[in-house]
Amino acid sequence: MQYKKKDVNDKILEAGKAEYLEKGYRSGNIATIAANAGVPVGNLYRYFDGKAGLLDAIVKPAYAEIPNMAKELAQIEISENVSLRDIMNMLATRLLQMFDKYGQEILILADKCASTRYEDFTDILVNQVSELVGTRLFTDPTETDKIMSRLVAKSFVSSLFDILRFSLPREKTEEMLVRVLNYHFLYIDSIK
Amino acid sequence: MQYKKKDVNDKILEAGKAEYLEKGYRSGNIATIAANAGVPVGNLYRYFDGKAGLLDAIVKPAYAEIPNMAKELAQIEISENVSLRDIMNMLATRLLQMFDKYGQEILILADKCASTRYEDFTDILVNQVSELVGTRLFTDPTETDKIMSRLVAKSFVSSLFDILRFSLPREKTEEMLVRVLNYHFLYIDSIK
Amino acid sequence: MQYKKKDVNDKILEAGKAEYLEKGYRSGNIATIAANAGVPVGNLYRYFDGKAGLLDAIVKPAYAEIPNMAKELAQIEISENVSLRDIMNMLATRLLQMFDKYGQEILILADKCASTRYEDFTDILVNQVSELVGTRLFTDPTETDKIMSRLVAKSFVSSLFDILRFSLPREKTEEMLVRVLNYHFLYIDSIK
Amino acid sequence: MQYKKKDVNDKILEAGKAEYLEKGYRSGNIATIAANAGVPVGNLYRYFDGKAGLLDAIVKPAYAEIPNMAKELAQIEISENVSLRDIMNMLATRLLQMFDKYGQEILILADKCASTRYEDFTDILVNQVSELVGTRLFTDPTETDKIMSRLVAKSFVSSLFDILRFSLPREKTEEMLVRVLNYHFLYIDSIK
DNA sequence: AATGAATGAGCGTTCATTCAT
DNA sequence: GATGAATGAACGCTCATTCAT
Repeated sequence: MQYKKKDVNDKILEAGKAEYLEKGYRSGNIATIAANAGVPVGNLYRYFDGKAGLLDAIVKPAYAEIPNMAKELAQIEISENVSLRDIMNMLATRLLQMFDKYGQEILILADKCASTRYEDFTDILVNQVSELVGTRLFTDPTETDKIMSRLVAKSFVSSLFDILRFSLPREKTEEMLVRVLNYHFLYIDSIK
Repeated sequence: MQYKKKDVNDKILEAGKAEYLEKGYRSGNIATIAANAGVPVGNLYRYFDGKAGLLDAIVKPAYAEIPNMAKELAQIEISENVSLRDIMNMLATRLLQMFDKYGQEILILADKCASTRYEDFTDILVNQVSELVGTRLFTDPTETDKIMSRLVAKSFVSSLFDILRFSLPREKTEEMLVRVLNYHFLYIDSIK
Repeated sequence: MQYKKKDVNDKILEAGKAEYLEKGYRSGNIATIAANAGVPVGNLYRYFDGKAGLLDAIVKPAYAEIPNMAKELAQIEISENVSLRDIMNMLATRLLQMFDKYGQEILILADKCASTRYEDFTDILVNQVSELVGTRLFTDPTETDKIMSRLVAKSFVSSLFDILRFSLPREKTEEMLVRVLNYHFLYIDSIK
Repeated sequence: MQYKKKDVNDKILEAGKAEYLEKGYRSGNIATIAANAGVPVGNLYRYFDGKAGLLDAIVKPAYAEIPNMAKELAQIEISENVSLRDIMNMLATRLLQMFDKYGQEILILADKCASTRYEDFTDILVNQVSELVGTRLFTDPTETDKIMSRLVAKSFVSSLFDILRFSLPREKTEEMLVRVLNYHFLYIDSIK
């Protein structure tokens, strides 16, 4: 027999994801998670290192992918003759891969991690996209130009999260992705 | 002298808004609010019905405007020869008026009311805008068309909230509004 | 009215001293302390910073006197023509002053502070006395000489604590002190 | 094969002794004991009746020797022409035998059994020695005489425990014993 | 009416003990 | 008989709310 039973581990993980997704980290209740996992509180602590440790177990792998994505984006950025929409397409495709692996986890990271070390997740993502957008659109951006870049980035990233929230089948998700890319970046030059 | 002093009432309201805006309803602290208002906790309870009652007092008026806006939007919707961008312009202008009156309140309603009866505020707003967008763009919408309408609506509404968050001077806010309207709706037909 | 009522403060302090003295810090129970003080748990936390903070409030002042005593002892040590018994007499007199102020507190420090930052109290005291004894008795101490110095120091210090435990009236305590000093140091040369 | 294996039994006993000696009964951890014994927790409960039962198994034999020692001491006491130092020498020799058999156990009994039924061990020992000392030194003891007898007894007994704590080789332990006996009882008459 | 001390339910966590395999 | 996962009572602590003054 294994030292830790995988199904118990998974049940807690699932219950934790559900709870954090519904209530957020701070308002999430460990007793509720344990109850929904069909496990007594004490046992949950054999599998995870408390409330924070359970969050770690849930979102850390997804959060850890950010630096990798950043590196990839930085490399794409170099070649000048790639359109913003193309870059965003690559970013979106990259995110789609993450979605397959970390769907719920990303949604928790998106806006359920207030007052944790993960609370900057969306900000970091938006910052990177915003940087990309700003550099491509404006050579000498005004204050409102900068804000505009941020709004576009935020809108785009939020839309990606929203697609995820619908839990569509793979091909519909891809279709949505294309439409969202077109919506946000096909006529992006018009915001100048 | 009245039984309840207006300035005390207002100080609590201000401190409450600041606290709920910064920490969110759930994580907001009544003692902190009272302290920042320069009022003893006990007295706060004389002016407002506890943590939930204070939230009511802060956001209810803004929340109550939704049905009014809905009515107005419904009336605009009737005349066919108005473009989506124009409708959204009217909506945005209407929201701008609300912003003048209820800036902070709307930001609290936007995403600081998790696990309260106001948590559906953004959803309701997005639903109405989504309805408008969907009706205008699609005559016989598919599933992804509907989702697309929602995403557009969500993006737009979120962008409006974001503009608000920057607390820009009036004329810059109006400039941003125009740019955001153009960004979201000038080429909206392309998403079909 | 004061912000913190002194009698409540004192009741908690007394209940805390009694509990820590009886059960030790680790086994002492906050709910019991609160109950014995006639105060609800929550209120205890308005007066003291939790279990550890209450211990601090109880023993810190007494613990803080150690460096002062060390300095005084160091000064006495200089003059060669003072007998060990005389030095110990001064030490004991100094301790007697502390006893008047911090009777129970010293008994808590003596052996009820395991796994706290105060757990070295007796050790520090014994070390200082041991150093004094060792220097005076042996010029080139063997291993057993060193151990002997420690045993004498430990015995003496423990005896002082024991006197304290009897809670005798002042003059009897002083009598005991003289007898204990004679017992431990009058024929101390015989241990060489 | 027996139902209970002696080596398993012994390993738990050893781990238990080490844990209780290091942390004390209350703070000692059953899981740690089981882990250090290389035995699953569940099995520990087959060999011993829980935390308290394990303590019983460890210290009961040593604790049970007290009445025997008391009887022996009572017999020695009768003959008038034996000096206190000689009696104590016998006592110490007797204790040394116990040390050989129950070294660690006695150290656990000495001051690691707070809030157990064994917490009076040192007290009982000190009482008996104190009785002996008091009877020999004082014919009509005052209150302070009695206390003095107790302090001497406590000092002596504690010193014996301390010698034990150093875990010296046998001959050094014996040397320490002689020195401690001289220190405590050679000039004991002077305390009158 | 104003004050802030009092209140206690509820939280996250630990760990001696039990029990299914 | 052996195993270690399961169990849940109890702990220290927080904080929205109440209440005596």
